[in-house]
Amino acid sequence: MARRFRGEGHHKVDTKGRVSIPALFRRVLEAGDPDWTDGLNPNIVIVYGDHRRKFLECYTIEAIDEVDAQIAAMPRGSMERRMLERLINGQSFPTNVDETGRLVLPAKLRQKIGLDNEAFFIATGDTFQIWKPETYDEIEARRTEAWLEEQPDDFDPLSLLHSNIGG
Amino acid sequence: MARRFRGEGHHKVDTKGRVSIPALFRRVLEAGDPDWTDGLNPNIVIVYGDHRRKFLECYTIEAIDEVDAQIAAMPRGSMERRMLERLINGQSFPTNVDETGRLVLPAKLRQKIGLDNEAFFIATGDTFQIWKPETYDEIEARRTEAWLEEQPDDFDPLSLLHSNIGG
DNA sequence: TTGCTTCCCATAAATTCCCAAGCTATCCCT
DNA sequence: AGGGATAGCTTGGGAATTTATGGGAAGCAA
Repeated sequence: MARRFRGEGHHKVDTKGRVSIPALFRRVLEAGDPDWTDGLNPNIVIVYGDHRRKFLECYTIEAIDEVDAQIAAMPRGSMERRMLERLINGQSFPTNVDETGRLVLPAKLRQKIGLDNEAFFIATGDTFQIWKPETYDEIEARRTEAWLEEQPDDFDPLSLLHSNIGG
Repeated sequence: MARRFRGEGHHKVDTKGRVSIPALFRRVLEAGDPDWTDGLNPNIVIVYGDHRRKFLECYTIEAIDEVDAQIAAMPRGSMERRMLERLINGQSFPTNVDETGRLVLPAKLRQKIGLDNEAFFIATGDTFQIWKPETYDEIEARRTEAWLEEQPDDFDPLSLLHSNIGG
């Protein structure tokens, strides 16, 4: 299994759309870019998807290559392939980390997810997502919270795995 | 079954967040890191979880890999998987033991569990936990209290001995 | 021109690296 | 068995780097 993103964090977004990437994520981006060598800035692909998607999903080169390969393996002309090409190939933006470890998000992308002066980063395995903090809180955290409320007070998330053992 | 953590202990936390790991735990961390060889510093993953969790849970690489694999095996998009990705991938921090056997806990993690100048370590099988000593005592005390509540009003602790005689 | 984008430079705070001292438990040799 | 030598554990301190963030000016494009 390739190196995985872990962790979360809030970072300032300046008027130019520049935002620091959590340092730990940078190490994974570097490791996931075949062209990267010490001193270079890793390349990355940001998938923004359709208008309903309220966050940006960031892929390492290796991760997006894998996705592309899977799409390429689908029957040409099938609806599924068409859609994926549209959403993954079309609605994405290749860029790279800059000298100081920042990402520059074009105005278009910032507007799409309503990003203004702060961004929330969260790891999701082999990608990480960028949210407007308020949106995240409203949509995701609320959902998580509601779900957690239903769990016992000393709930251990890992208990979910047990039911899956051997399954 | 992999080597298990055993025991407990208190250690100083300095202003930089550095804290010694109980020496016995280090042997387990080393054994549980596939990349480790003599002379290297073992990698580990600290899961801090949601805001209600008042301790840090430390995993060996092997242990966390196993968890990741199980999560990856769950249906994409299911609530359980989402939650686990959020709590395990998102709310965790990969790091490694340093040259002198210490862990460096970032300010964010220390604040989350209220850690100031001392930490309490306790083994929990294939992971170990780090607590602010007072919090641990309180929770344990409360648990004891809760248990006492269930006993008859005139409960005498010594009565416990009786049921144990000859046992 | 009016906005974006790119580059280059700057700085304060946080984090890592390097080195060290006081102890304790162990080992080895006489 | 005694005594010194060795090794590992815990805890500190200062210096060197890395991060996170901001600003100005040159380059482009509508």
